[in-house]
Amino acid sequence: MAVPTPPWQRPTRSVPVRPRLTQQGIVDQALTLLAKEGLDAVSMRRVAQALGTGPASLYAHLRNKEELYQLMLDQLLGEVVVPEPDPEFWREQLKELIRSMVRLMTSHPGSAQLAIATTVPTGPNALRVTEGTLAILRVGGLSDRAMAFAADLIATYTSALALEAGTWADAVLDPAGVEERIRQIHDYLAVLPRDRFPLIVALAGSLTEGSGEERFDFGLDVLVAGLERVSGTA
Amino acid sequence: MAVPTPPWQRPTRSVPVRPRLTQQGIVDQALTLLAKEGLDAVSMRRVAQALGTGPASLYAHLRNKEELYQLMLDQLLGEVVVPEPDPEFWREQLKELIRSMVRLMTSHPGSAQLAIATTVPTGPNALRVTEGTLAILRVGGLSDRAMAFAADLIATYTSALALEAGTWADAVLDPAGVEERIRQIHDYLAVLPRDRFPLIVALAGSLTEGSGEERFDFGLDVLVAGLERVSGTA
DNA sequence: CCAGGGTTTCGAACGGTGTTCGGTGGGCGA
DNA sequence: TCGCCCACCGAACACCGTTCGAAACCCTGG
Repeated sequence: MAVPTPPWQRPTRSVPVRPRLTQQGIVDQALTLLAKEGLDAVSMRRVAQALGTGPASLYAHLRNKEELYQLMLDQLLGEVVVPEPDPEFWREQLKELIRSMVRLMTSHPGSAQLAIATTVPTGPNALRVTEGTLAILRVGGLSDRAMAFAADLIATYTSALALEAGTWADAVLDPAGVEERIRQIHDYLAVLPRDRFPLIVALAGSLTEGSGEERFDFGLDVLVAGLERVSGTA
Repeated sequence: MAVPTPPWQRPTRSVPVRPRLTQQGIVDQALTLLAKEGLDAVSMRRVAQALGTGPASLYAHLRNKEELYQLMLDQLLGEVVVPEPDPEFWREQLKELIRSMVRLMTSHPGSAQLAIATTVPTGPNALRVTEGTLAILRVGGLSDRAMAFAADLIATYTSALALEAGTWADAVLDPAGVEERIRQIHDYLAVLPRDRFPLIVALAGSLTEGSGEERFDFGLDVLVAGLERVSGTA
């Protein structure tokens, strides 16, 4: 170990360079870790290690891991821009908002799990996005109750979409591998007993083909069309 | 079989009664554990313990925990009954199918997380449900491609709905506690700065009120109406 | 300028997790 | 009956989130 510091030498500041721990600093480090190695790597130990300290040190700035997750999610949501609602284009605006959120989440592997794992987000940015969503829905002509329910629905739906998209991107991180896996599933479906699963066998192609983009747009169309239909209801 | 054990010799068979470990037995035990204590309790150790053995013993019957989850999910899906498709009532049938799946999941705390956590389910019961869904969608007049995409969408959507419903039921398991928590959120939303979050403040009531049932039915209506609208598309 | 006190830091530990390894023992085919 | 095979399981590895208590630090009041 280190030689004891001589008395005449000013006590060398034990850890001179590293700035004091900050909640912001912890969250930043956690997010870089998330971007680099996925959600599994974001453990209290790993984050602390990346900051050059031990896990116990984090608990002065965070109540627990759940709080860290909430803060990470809200920081990510800060990147989402919410448009000024335009009554003529509310459908496109809503789709674009959802699209950008899903894009954000899929570009940060594991953040979808984070969004799902976290309980009702009440951070400043989550509120901002919610407010923006409500504004778009209002110019879309939805009733108050429908707006509220729809906002909830959209949040859930968005996380689910991102999570599903992330399932593929996250596990493999290798386009060729994904393609291979999809081909495997297709072949498996196509070879099932035709008498018990006639539709699956017949639609094996459609079930597995189509980029994520297409399926995703389909989901958006269904959502928006459905909202428009029931706009007065509830 | 062998010579009867002499009366003076105490029963040698170390654990005579317990049947040999079976994949089915393990899954059953895991499901009872899930029902009783939630998903967090379903660890390899706890399951093994409940079977009177150690965690290592399970790995002779399961590749890993992920496989256990898949098997549990598929076993649960066995309870879902898929109706004979009726062209006149396909909307109601679809809603009822989704409703029963979500009911199933919410009645088994944590199984929604299980459905989300699991990658594309390909167990026999999952296939059966998928086949049934496709059949209903077909009599609903959807194109092949739309059927395929919609089936995917419904699976995602269902898990998301169940997960959301489960977020409340799972964490607390105490109705009074949930109500209290909802009231807290309502009060928090109502007291936000009105200039930055006018809609949230105004709709604080609608955002937090309404039983899960109502919000859920709203989501179903949106989904089915949307599907009907885009039935020819894609 | 110094003392005191609150805050921050952090090594160590507790009780959990999934999974692997290597040995053992019992049932079954030859 | 022998020998093999494989389910079984104790032990261990490398993690995890969180808590405790003592040390180190900084700011404030005197």
